Parts: sequence; C-alpha cells; structure tokens
Amino acid sequence: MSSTKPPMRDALVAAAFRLFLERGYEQTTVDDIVALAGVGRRSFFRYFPSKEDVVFPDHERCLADVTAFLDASDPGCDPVQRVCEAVRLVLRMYTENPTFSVQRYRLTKQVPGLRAYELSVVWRYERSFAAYLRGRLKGLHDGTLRADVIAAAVAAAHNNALRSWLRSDGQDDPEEAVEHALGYVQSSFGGRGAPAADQESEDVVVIVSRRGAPMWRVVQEIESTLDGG
Amino acid sequence: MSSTKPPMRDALVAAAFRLFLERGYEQTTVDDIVALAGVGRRSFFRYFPSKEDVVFPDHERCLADVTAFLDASDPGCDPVQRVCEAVRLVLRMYTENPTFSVQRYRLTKQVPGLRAYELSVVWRYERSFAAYLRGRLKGLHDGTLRADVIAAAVAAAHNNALRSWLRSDGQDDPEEAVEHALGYVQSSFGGRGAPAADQESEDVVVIVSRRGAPMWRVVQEIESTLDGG
DNA sequence: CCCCGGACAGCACTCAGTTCCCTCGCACGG
DNA sequence: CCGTGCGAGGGAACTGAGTGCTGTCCGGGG
Repeated sequence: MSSTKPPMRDALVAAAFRLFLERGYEQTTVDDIVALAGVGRRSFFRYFPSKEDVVFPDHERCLADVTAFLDASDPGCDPVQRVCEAVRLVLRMYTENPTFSVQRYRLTKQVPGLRAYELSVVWRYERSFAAYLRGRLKGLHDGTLRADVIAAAVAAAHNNALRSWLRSDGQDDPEEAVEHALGYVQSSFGGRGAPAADQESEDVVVIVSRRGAPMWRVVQEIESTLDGG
Repeated sequence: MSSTKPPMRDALVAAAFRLFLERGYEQTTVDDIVALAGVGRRSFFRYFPSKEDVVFPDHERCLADVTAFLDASDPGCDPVQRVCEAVRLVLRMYTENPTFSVQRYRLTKQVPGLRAYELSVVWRYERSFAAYLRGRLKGLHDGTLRADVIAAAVAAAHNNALRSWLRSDGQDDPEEAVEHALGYVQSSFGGRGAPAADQESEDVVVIVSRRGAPMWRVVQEIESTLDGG
C-alpha cells in the first residue's frame, strides 16, 4: 500500500484514523493510538509534534513543494497565473487520496480544534503565495496590498471549490471546479489573465486600460473583449 | 477607563498582560495570573474559556456587533460596500486602544499559538462577511464563490492596512490606510464601487459595465470615470 | 429564620506535550 | 571476537491547561 520509507509513521496515521472515525477525535487519546499501533507513546511525538498533526500528515511536504515551485518561477511569467498553478499542487494533494480527504473533511468539520489547526495550515499556503507575489509586484503601486489581496482571493477560490468537492463525497470533478473558480479570480485581477472561457453566462465584463492611453485604444480594447466573450 | 461591569474580568486581563510583557506568554502560567490578580484559578476559566482568550478579550463582542450590523442591512444597499463598512467596525475596535493593540500585536507576532488563535478569530469575521454576501448574491451566477472571494479580499485588505498600522506603533493613520485598501478591493470587484479618490497616482483604471449595454453607455461610463480621476 | 441561587475558592482528575534515562540493535575499528 | 559508539525506540516522571465536583460566602425572598 503505502511507501516503505517510514512504516511507523504510516502505522500511527492508520491507527489514529481508525479510532477517530470509530469514537471521535476528542474521545481518542494519544495513549489509545499508540496502544493500537503497538508503539511507545514517545514515538508518536517523534513523528508528529502534536496530536493535531496526525490528521494532516502530508501538508508539511506539500507546503515545501509549493514554496519550491514558486521559487523556481520564470521571472517573466504572469505572477497571478503562477500562483494559480501553485494552488493546483495543493488540490492534487487532496485528490490523490479522495477517501482519506473526505474522511478528514468530516472530522475537521466537527472538531473546532481541528478547524483551527487546518486554518493555520491554509494560512501558511496563503503566506507563501503572498510572499511570492510581493516579490513580483515590488515597486508597483500598492504592491504588497495587491499581493496580499490576490493571495487571499486565490486561496478563497481554491477553498470554495475544494470544499464543494469534499461535500460531494468526491463525486464532482474537482479540477473543473477549481479551474472555474480561478478563472473568476483571474478575471477580477487579471494581469494578462484571459477572460476565462467558462464565463459566457456572466453578465459583467471587466476592462483594464492604461490611463493616458488614447481613447481610440480604449474603445478598441473594449470591442475586442466584447467580441471575444 | 474601562466600564464598571466586570471588575474581575478586567483585573485578569490586566494581570495577564503585565506578566506576558514581563516574562512572555509561554513563561506565564494561569496560576501566575490568578495569583497576581488575587483570585481563584477556577475563576479565570469562568471568564475565559482558554488561556489564549485573555489576549483577545473583546473580539467576541466585536464579532457579534459585526454580525448584527450586517443582519440589519438595507436590502437595497450595495453588499460590497456594506461589508466594507462592517470591516471598519473591526478596525475601530483596534484603534480604540492603540497601546493595547500594539502590545498584543508584538505578542502574537512572537508566539505561534497566539497567531493560530488570532487566525481563527479573523476567520470568523470573514465567515460572517461571506455569509452575508452569500445571502445577497444568491441567485447570481457563482454567487457563493464570489461571496467567499470578496469576503477574503476585504479581510485581507483590512489585515494589510491594520498590520502596517500596528507595525508603525500606532503612528500612521489607520483609517486612511484601510480606506485606501478597501478602495482597491472595491475597484476590483466593484458593484457600483466608486473609483476611490486616492487612486490619482494609479496608472490603470478599471471599468465595469453590464454586458449588453449599448456602446454609447459604455463610452459615457469611461469618460466620466476618466474625468473624475 | 431558613432557604435558594449565583459568584467564587480550591481540590482532584485527565490528558497533551516534554524531559530524562534506559535498552536494543547495528555498524564500526581494534 | 569484543568493546564502543550511536541512533531508534521504550517508558517513567513531570509540567501545565482545562474540567468536574464540592464547599463556602452572600444577598434577597419566603
């Protein structure tokens, strides 16, 4: 089943989830988990700094992946699009284990402590996005403000699509939903963001133009955008 | 200074902050706090469900204010503007006690546990915004998605302005910074959002128009926006 | 006068997380 | 073949947050 790298770590995750699903998160003590896994209590805290961490065993690695992905960006690429690509890495991590993700979702929905923990995890992704955008938008007017707002918008769009997929018990197509949500964000902030093909039923259109450009250019831009829609 | 309603609660907050600033949050136990305040340990947990809550003593009330404010909205008002007004209530709560807010900011910046807690508080504001926007945008295309994204953007703009004010030790003008940040968000998502007076040094202008409107109306809108800028 | 309900004190308990020390297995060089 | 060192794991004991329960004080109403 799982890889052969850390047998003990996986055993702890498996034991923990069995108990969490049977009797609930708060009704399960760390001693229960280590007893079922047949290991010492101390070993649990060697692999997971806290009881909550066992619920999100792969976020640490994914966060590192996202940060590395953004660090390796081509300096010429569209930063907003790049962040949108990064968020797809996060989605992939959820969709790799659909049943696990759905079980975890049900758990975090019920336990306030886990929701708070998940929040802090999501926040770290958002800060990674924002740090990258700040670097790319430095010098532009309101660079850090725009970086923070765009990072928050991308994260919110991702979460919206992810949660509706999780609520559907993994039935819906998560890629499609995230693509659609990111299209909305890109059309709102779009640098060169395309107007997103699936906006045909949208009733507003956003046009961005340099101030000072001649009016004929502005009108031309509008016409091409409307025609393309 | 503070109201005369709960003397014990205020005494606990005062004692807690004295110790937190002296020797740090994690180096201070609840027993230390209650000893300094001269009350029983059990009384602390009567007023604050957890040790972290004593650091954010007025957020619960503020969150209730925000929710009530949004619930009392005129159904005809611009929902995005309404949320922007709600976020000013949150800002006011910080600016009412500048020194307290700055001290708390320094504390939360250092202690990971407090950052996580603050995150969950901010998240509840955001969910309050999103719930209101979902109600107002219901039926529109992508209503819940737009509600979530706009709520996140407004919260991020507020946080950006708030944090830069807190970093300035309360020297900068927080109202102005938040106004500016909200102007950016409104111009990105604007329903009828004004182009925000302080965007004069901005080099792009965003125009939103109903698809299907006659072209002369679109041009008229552009001209009036450019002239007003 | 007693009773009752709420605010508070204080003890005892659970459990998460940490510290310290022990054992076992395993490779290493002598 | 035998120390010797070392890293992974086991386990006891401790700290501190949070909870439950019991007892006490106090003010107001029978």
